[in-house]
Amino acid sequence: MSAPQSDFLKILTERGFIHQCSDLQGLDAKARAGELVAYVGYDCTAPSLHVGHLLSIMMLHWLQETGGKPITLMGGGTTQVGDPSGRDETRKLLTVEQIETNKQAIKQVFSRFLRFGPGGADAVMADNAEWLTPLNYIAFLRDVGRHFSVNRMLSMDSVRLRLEREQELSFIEFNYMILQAYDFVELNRRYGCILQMGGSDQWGNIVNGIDLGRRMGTPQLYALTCPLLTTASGAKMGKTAAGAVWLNGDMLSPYDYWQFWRNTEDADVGRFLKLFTTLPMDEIARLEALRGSEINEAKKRLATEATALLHGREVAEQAAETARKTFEQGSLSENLPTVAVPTAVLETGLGVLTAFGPDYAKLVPSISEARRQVKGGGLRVNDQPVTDERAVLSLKDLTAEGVIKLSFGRKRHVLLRAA
RNA sequence: GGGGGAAUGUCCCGAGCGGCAAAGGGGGCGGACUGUAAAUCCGCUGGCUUACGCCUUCGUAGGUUCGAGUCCUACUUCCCCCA
Repeated sequence: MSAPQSDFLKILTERGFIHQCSDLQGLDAKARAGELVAYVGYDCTAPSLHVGHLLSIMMLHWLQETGGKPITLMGGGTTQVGDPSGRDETRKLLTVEQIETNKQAIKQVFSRFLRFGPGGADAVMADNAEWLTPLNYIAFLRDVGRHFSVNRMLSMDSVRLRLEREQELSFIEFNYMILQAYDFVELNRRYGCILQMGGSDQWGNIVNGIDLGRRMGTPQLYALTCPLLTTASGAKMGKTAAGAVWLNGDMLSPYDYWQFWRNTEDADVGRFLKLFTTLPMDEIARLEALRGSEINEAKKRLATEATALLHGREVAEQAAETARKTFEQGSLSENLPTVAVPTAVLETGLGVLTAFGPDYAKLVPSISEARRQVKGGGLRVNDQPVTDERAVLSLKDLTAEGVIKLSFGRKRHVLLRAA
């Protein structure tokens, strides 16, 4: 297969976004011929997207950069049904209210990566609740359902795996692929969208959309998937101590987001720079070639660039500076997460365990956990290890800056400030 | 409809002759080593308490017992076989 000619596919290829494509040459021709309209669908199962979704968002970003029109499709309708792809068990059905709340919370993040507006090349936000909710069951069965063969549906991975493992697959989930296929057709009719992108687990669903389009008379549609995101050591990516790596700032602070990227494994740095930053390829090649401890420079660059895309340049620089002071100088940074403690409490004396626990710094989830961590040497106050679990913090523990620095492990720090 | 099996520490898998805060993994967290990396080694992994200790946990609800994850009864859910 010859190398793609269109800017869009050239970039995606050299940056490692492409896992599978239904017809790379055909799509390449379309991309060169004129404005390419493509969409990615996002379920509203959580109140924020996470790093796993970032890959597909970046694909939309590059699409717009190269003159195409991106559509972000909110799954306001499909989330009510539940996608069985890649899941062992039926997910709990969310209430319509929860879905709506999640949808609103998720929406905001896209504007960081895409320009929305009424113009031709502006990005569009759609919501499949708009056309799925009013569907009439009988009419839908006759218009759309008749194009689906149950024999073939049973052979789709999402269904087959459940059946093979003898795990329950409810009828409602069985319908998911039909709805997603219909979305593709609907978006083609409304916006002339001819390409659906997504994670590799979406391949089956996307291809169904292409087939349905052919039967229902749309122009040729295309599928393009990106690889599943894992770290070089094989772990599924996107977890920190605190849980998932959320994109919404109120669920994961920009500082923690920066830290997440800073802690990338050596072997992943080059790959992640290509996928999650917009740095030019020759710059990435230079960074990626760094060896030994020099690769830390590349990791900092990765962290700052990735954070800048999501939270803005200024916030990213600030996170970088906070990290530099904390880790490289070992000095205090005012920008570490801060918790206010009433002065009266410090006058009386605050037990260390309590200070680290859920009532104050929230570095550990319980007093018992704090106790265990003292035994294991994991807690420090003003950089001094806590050895006595009965120790008490008071006003004289305040540093010159007027704070008490609490640390859990090497990496997590919180400042207590008298208030 | 009939017969059989299963649900364990709310991250997962999984042992458990009536004395169990409950074996063992995985995962996670902490420590050492490093470069805020990987690999490796060590420790921890229900809540509360300065401490003796107290409290809450084995699908749900009752019962037997000094004492129940372990025995009995009913219920719920899932699986298998027969119809």
